[in-house]
Amino acid sequence: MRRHDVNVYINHYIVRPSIKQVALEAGVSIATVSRLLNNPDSVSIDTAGKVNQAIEALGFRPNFTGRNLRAGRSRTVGVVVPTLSNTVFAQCLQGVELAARQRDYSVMLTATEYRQQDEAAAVELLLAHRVDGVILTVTNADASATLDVLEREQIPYVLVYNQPQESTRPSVSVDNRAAAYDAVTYLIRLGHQRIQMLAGQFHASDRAIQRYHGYLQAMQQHNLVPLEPIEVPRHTNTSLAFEYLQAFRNPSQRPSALFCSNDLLALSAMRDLRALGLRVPDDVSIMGFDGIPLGELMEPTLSSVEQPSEQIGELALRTLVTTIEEQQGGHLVVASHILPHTVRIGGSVKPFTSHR
Amino acid sequence: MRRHDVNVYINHYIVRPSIKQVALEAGVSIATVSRLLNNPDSVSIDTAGKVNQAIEALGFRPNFTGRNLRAGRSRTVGVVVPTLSNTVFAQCLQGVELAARQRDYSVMLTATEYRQQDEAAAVELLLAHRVDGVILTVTNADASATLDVLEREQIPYVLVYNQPQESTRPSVSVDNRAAAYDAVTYLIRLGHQRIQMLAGQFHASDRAIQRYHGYLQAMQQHNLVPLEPIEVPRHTNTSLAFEYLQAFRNPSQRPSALFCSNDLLALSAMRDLRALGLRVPDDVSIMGFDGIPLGELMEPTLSSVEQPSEQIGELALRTLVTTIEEQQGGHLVVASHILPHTVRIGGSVKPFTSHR
DNA sequence: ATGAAAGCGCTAACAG
DNA sequence: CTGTTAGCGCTTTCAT
Repeated sequence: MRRHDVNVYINHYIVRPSIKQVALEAGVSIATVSRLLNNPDSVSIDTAGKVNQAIEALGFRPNFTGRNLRAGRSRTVGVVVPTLSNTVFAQCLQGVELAARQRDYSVMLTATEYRQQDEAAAVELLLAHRVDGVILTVTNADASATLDVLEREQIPYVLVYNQPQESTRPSVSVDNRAAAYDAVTYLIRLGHQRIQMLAGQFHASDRAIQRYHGYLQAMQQHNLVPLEPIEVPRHTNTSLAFEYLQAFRNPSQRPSALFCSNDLLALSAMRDLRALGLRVPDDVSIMGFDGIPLGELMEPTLSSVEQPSEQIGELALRTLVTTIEEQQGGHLVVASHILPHTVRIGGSVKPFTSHR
Repeated sequence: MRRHDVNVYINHYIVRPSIKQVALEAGVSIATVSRLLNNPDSVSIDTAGKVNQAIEALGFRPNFTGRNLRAGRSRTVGVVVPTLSNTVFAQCLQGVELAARQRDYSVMLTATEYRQQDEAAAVELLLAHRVDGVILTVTNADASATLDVLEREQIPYVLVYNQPQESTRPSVSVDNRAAAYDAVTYLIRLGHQRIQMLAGQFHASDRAIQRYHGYLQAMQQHNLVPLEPIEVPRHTNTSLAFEYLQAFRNPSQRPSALFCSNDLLALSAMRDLRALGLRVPDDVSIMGFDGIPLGELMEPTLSSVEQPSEQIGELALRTLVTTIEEQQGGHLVVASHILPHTVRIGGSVKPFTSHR
């Protein structure tokens, strides 16, 4: 009797067949069905036939909830990103998802909108779902209650973008300080002396702080006077960054180059400088950070520190899965991966010339 | 006895406390613990105290796997996007995640990289996880085996970006045809006559086809000769689009305006035209589709059909949750939501002048 | 090679 | 207000 594509209803509700109905249909025990599912070789060839037929007929699909409950594992990883509006996190997530799927892991996603209190809630949710591990970017990796929870609960996790300084926590990132140092040194080599940093709120991103340190180091090492960084609040979607750049109208108030803590900021700055009647790179050179793909599509192309976002995600997932699966074996290895960055040279930066 | 922050180990393995240990610790039955968790008012004030104390002491966290197995629901929705490299999908996902969290739903994510066979696998995975519903963008909403599976299994789903023509399937999108029509009509009003469409592979996106129909309609209605659309393969990351635009060197071969089926393509085209020595908008006007935020940051700003991606995601989630929760009540309402689009006017388009 | 049975964590009758 | 119990779907001994 062939019942393929025929659903079973009870009181209007569709009944999703379980291993139990399959067993009944095939005339075997549920254990046998389970065996076929998990270790096909352990059942005889003709029972296998019967069971497969029943599975087909009923449209059976294993229920991971039951499996996970039993196994105490979920083959699911949680991901916590600050936002998906910033391409870097989307790219990273893309890398995570791809690598996860290759390994038959699923991905549960949460976003925090850069709110530190939401980090905790996000992780709580993931823990309630019993994810096997978490990939996340936090506000401050060196003082994070959220990470402490993860440690205490001994849930494997890997930080992305965060580069913990004082603590030894598994992470995948570029060397933010060194990358910023390289970018600023590049500007200095081109003759720039008045270089200012434009950043989001420092308290919302430890990476921005590390990049600022790289800026400072480059300036000091070349005997240049660091300028006060410009800190703009988030949700400066419109030209609110505008008000922070007003001073630039006065040439003497204006840096010759602006080092931005991320590309979104860099692009906003370019637009707002333009609105102020200033030209990039002629009046101000712009250096970004992240290396988002779109930076290369514009004119002038954006100079930026390129970090391999998709790779970061992929490596984080691989590291996490390794940790999860070794955890069974006992010994945990904490690995901090620093991936190489590149200073991408684009048209938004030009050598400094005094007679401009 | 206070045991907060003290983990319980058995053979090196951490034991995550269950409702059972909490009950033991508090000296009540597991039912009481469950009640406190789900309906705090139904337990006496002092038992509540004891139980809460036990929960605190043990660091208990409810296990959704058990709960879900029992309930037959997961309070989780699955999302299937073609890719996260395209900002529109990331934005949409952002909208979904935000709205989901507000309603205490979790999000499980999968990507297909525009491979139709991966759509099926993605949905299978989500179904195995017993998600309560699915939000997805498919290659072709009118002939999708994946959607048929969803229908047959009676899993609530909502399409995003897809705008089914022949079938009546729940969806949230703009009116692609009308939007394209509006964009092209705008170009025509500006005096353009040789308008060509630049698209990704049509077979990979029903939206692109609908937009092409809008293009055709606008051209025909204004008695203009439609040009053969240019179809570029995906993963034209570098300047492969280049080869498709070579003909543009010859002014007589060149349209005065290019209507692109998405913004990524539009930006790539702008770059490649530039590389060809052509100026935008002076030599060729460019109209995009999607209205990605970055389009407004560049110079010239990108003219584009703006669709409210984050809203699309949010509304899809809301619709989905409504469906999920009404499903209990029986009657299903299939709703197709068409959200308003806007032709965003930017500097990449200028009126056509013959003496250029 | 197969079956019987226990139990993962939880909720919902049901009984008191 | 609280306890007892069954069972959601599955895997895994332990027998046979």
